[in-house]
Amino acid sequence: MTNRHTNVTAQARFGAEECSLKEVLERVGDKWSILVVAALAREPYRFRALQRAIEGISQRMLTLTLQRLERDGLITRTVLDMRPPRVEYALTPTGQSLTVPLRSLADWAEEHRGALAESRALWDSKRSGTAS
Amino acid sequence: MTNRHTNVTAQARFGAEECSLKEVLERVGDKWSILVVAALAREPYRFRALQRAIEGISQRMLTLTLQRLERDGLITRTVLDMRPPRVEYALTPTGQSLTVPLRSLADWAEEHRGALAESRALWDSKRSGTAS
DNA sequence: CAGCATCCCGGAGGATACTG
DNA sequence: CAGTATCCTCCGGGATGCTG
Repeated sequence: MTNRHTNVTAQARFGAEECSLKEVLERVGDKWSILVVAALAREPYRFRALQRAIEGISQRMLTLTLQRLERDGLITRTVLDMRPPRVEYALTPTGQSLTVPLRSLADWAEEHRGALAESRALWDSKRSGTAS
Repeated sequence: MTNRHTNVTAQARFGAEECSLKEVLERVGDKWSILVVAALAREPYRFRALQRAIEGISQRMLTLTLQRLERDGLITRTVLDMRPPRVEYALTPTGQSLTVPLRSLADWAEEHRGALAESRALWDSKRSGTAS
């Protein structure tokens, strides 16, 4: 376990975490999970409301995503028995804590979306202008 | 544009960003992209070295991922012409900036991986113990 | 409303072989 | 070494229909 490169600067220092990062990404790293957590970060939602809030998610994917998140202890599922039946989903403390790094990601996204689009456009134009 | 719920606390405030978040997630939100960026956050890598560093990535996916990241202006591709040929990949400033939110995500992953596994195990055991 | 079961398709992504 | 091209598989995920 001798570290191979000592030029580890402040912003770097990914390393051993990388594997756990990979691990966790395979669980909550998909688009729908993140969007569900982001939605629930605002307020608890019922099933249908959540589906409407998320825009583009299918009923199937919402069900699956919610089940996984509940399984991972990130959200709670509460059945209010009444007619018609209502089920509320909310973040657990762990789920709450995830919203913090998610926020920085969202901020980054907000800040750099323009740059990405620009770079992409540039790259694409270079591509088509291959000749001459 | 009257906001529907005024109980917006500090940690919440996802909202309009959500769409840009979704957008960006579709670009750099996949496992391989994140792992590549994390790797390059340590130091520049050559193609093969990167493939060895990442563990589990196929040659094809590495190529594709690198191309997309370059297209999005997150990494640079530098061809050193020598024999045998060497190509170095490194983060651009924008790419560097992504490592910041990535770090908080990695930290979160590190901190909560145990909790996730635990919750999952619990949930699973409940499942098998459906009866009684 | 909340949710499961089915069918089905497109594309993500691995394995392999070839090139400069 | 650093890729490109091809083939093939698997499963993410949409559409639809049925239950409680």
